[in-house]
Amino acid sequence: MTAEQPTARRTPTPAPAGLRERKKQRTRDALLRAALELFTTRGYEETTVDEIVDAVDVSQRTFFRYFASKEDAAFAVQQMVERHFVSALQERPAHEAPLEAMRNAVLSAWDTIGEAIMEVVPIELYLRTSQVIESTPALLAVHLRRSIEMEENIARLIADREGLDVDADPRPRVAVAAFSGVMRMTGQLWGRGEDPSLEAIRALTEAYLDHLRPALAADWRGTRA
Amino acid sequence: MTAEQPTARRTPTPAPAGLRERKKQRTRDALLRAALELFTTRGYEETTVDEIVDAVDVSQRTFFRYFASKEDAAFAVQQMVERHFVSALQERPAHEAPLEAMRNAVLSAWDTIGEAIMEVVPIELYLRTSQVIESTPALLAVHLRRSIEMEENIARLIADREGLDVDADPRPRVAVAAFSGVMRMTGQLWGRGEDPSLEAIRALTEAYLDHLRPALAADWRGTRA
DNA sequence: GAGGTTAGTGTCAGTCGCTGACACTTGACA
DNA sequence: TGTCAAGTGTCAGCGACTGACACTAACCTC
Repeated sequence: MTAEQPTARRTPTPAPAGLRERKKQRTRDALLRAALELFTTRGYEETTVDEIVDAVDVSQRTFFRYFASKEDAAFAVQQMVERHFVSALQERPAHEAPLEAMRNAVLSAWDTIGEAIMEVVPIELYLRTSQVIESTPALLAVHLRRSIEMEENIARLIADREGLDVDADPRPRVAVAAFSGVMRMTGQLWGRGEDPSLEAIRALTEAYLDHLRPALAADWRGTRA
Repeated sequence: MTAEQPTARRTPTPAPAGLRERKKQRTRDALLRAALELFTTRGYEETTVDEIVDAVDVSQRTFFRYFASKEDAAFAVQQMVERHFVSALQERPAHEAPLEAMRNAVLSAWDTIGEAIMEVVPIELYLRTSQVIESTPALLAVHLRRSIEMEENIARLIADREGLDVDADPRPRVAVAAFSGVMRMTGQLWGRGEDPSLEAIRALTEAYLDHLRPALAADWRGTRA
């Protein structure tokens, strides 16, 4: 192992091979769970890394071997979700139009990610975490930066699919911007809403994405949502 | 003085009254200049607060009495610009349409802010600072959060002007979002461009804002930019 | 199954951002 | 001129994070 992202999980789904690997997974998961649990109860700023490691009974140094920073832990699940989405997008057939491909990718991602998340943390903890992110200035800032980085990546991916140059043709970036605007919105709605289930966010995603194109129409009159 | 923003300048333009006040202004300005100078040469992360205070020959404690954080210093000039814009916007006559008012506010702000900035730092240092902000992840994150906060404030201001409810009517937020998207873009272009003058950014602003409405038209064909 | 290799962990010491408490200095003002 | 208060320095300490190094335990080989 030379230069690996501290946050990277090495085994996407298959059960880890060796005992060593399984132990690593366990400590990482335990740290993550403890961190999110504390963030969502005590608050992010009020939680010290020492409290996290005490709950798991490892040294502080170990925490920073798994997570590049305290912030990094807060975004670990989000990062999983993003990875799922990206690989789902890459697997969409070439004939699908950009928006169609992105839409299908999120929906199929939500279908498969459930178990992947729950292996690590209960989804309800993931929901509470996103609330913490939205309401903690330092985390919100990082979240926004991560979002635009993500947008840029996806725009390039879409441009590749369509054989376009992101810098010459504005359409990939525009389409992705509109799409991820809606995504961000449904994420917020889910966080504020009553239903913490995965079906709920999937349904929200579907419903709001269906409204994207009509909402961009020239004339809103005479039509009903 | 009970609860004042660490970054607030108490005297907008008129020369400070007492000697004490003038001294304060001098140390603050010196700290800010030293900080930005170091950020733009060495880099933000590579600059320690101790290096800044050593350059001005004050204690570290004093730095944190003027600036809430190291980040805060990086955004001090930007904050000045924003304040100028907001008060310019508040002074726009009521009959101007939202976009018109915002447009006129930026342009008049750029006209008056020059001297205000240069009293403190050379504009060219301000330009270099915005490059540092764009290229430093931690600062970019804060910049984005500040931007959406600013958008929200302006949207409320516009809604007030028009006698609307921001939460009921989406138009204020949409208009502001579009406007500040263009603002952010011209800011980046100015930072990357050749001409570090205020006239340059003023002209950029004017030119790109002129394109906002046509760019949103349904049909781009048959017309030339 | 002993023995060497190596990955993962703990310990320690140190840096940097930031804060509260308190004492000192120096403009301000009666 | 003396009093008051604002501004500053000093000090001690917390919390996030890092490098160095020693130790332990899975792993692999013979």
